[in-house]
Amino acid sequence: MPAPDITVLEPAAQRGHIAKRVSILDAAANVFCREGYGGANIDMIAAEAGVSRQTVYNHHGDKTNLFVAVVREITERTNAGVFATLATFPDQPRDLEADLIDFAMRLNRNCVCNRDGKFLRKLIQTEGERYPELFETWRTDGPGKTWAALAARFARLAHAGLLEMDDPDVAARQFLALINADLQMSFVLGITPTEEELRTAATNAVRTFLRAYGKSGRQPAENAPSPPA
Amino acid sequence: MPAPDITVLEPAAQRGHIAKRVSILDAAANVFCREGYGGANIDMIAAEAGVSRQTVYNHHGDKTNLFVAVVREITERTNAGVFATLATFPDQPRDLEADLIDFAMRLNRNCVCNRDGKFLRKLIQTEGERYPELFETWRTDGPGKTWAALAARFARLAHAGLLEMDDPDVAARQFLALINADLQMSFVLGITPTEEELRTAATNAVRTFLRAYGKSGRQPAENAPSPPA
DNA sequence: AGAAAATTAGACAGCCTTGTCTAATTTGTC
DNA sequence: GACAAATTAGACAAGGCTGTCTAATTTTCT
Repeated sequence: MPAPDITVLEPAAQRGHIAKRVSILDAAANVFCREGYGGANIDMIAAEAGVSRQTVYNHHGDKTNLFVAVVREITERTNAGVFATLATFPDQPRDLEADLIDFAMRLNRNCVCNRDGKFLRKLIQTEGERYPELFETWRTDGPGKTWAALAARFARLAHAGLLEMDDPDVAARQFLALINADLQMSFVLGITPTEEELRTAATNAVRTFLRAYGKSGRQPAENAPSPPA
Repeated sequence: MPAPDITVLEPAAQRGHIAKRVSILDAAANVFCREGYGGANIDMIAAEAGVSRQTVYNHHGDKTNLFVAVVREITERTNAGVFATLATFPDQPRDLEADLIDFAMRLNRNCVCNRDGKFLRKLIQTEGERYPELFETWRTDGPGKTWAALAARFARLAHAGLLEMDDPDVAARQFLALINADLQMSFVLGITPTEEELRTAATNAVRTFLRAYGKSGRQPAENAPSPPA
């Protein structure tokens, strides 16, 4: 009874109810992610949620339903996170390189390297072909719009004379590919990169990106004792 | 007593025997790739191999064994393929851009977009954490050596004055990341890219790579009506 | 306190899968 | 053709998982 409000809007005994609901969803996400759909079983999920098996069925019907609910939730949360991060893009950069590096770090840290990112990578890889409709909203609302939005930001920077590029869509995809280049091995091993690895990866990526698309002539090469100008 | 050989080198009635063996391995690879380890069952594999279930057990013992055999075979084949392709790197390029584009296409076509590449991506994603030792030989003999070998080639080109880079290892990883940038969506959807998509992806990647690392000043931008020199 | 709703443990049937076994059949060699 | 090995279909037990059901218990609201 944490909130004995007077004009109760909430149905009734739903405080602990929804607590259990999210607990189940959360546990299910972990187990599905760890074991895959086929390898996951309801008892594991119930145990990890601290709930009886029957309660799982009460809340979500059957296994397929539960899986769909998990995918939907994580998809929505991930897409929201991506766009929140996209909103921090340096539209009016003070130091373009530094600002892009920070942006790249935020993108990797908040959207790619967290639990949800890992889950989606894995699930889409394993079940994406079998249940394409399941991930359709992810596909259209996620990468599709992400690329377009990022491309628009780059186009604006180019229009402002800070970048020079032919096709902003290609540049956006390449930016995303570059910021993950150094993290591939971590992804494969399931390791969460340290903050330092994140910074190194972002720095390498942005330097190369700016060497290719920066306006101010070729950068003097990352940290090398390059020839004088 | 499987070999009552006199002077026989080949065990005996092994002609059709080994035929079935590879047939089983091949079918198992397909089924494991499609269904994952947990979702695959021996009957599917036997049916797809055109063989009775018992024969599968005769050849490979149990399911785990079969899986290990499949992973080992595909790992070896893939690593061999990667190094064969790596051997076609343009060490003495006539037209650096064109030659790198062709090389990138070969890499993608022969190592990344084929069935084995797809299988490994999927399997490593799903089972890599659970059975790390299974993919250890892949990890050490595959990406580890690939990156080093590619980095060495780039370093040689840089030494020859054709490229300008600070860290060849970073450049190698970025090259591999870039040539896949445009294919991410196909990977997710499980689609095999067309030859034309392959060429576009390789062209975009190599042009950006050379804008960043090419020696001959900044390239005039992909296919844009850029300002005159 | 008392009533209504939610939760729990446990049992249960039905289904699928693995791995073994057997008896009949095919294949390949001498 | 005869013999040995491999293969086959089918049955089979053991075990796991899903989803349902029930009766007892706890939680929550009035």
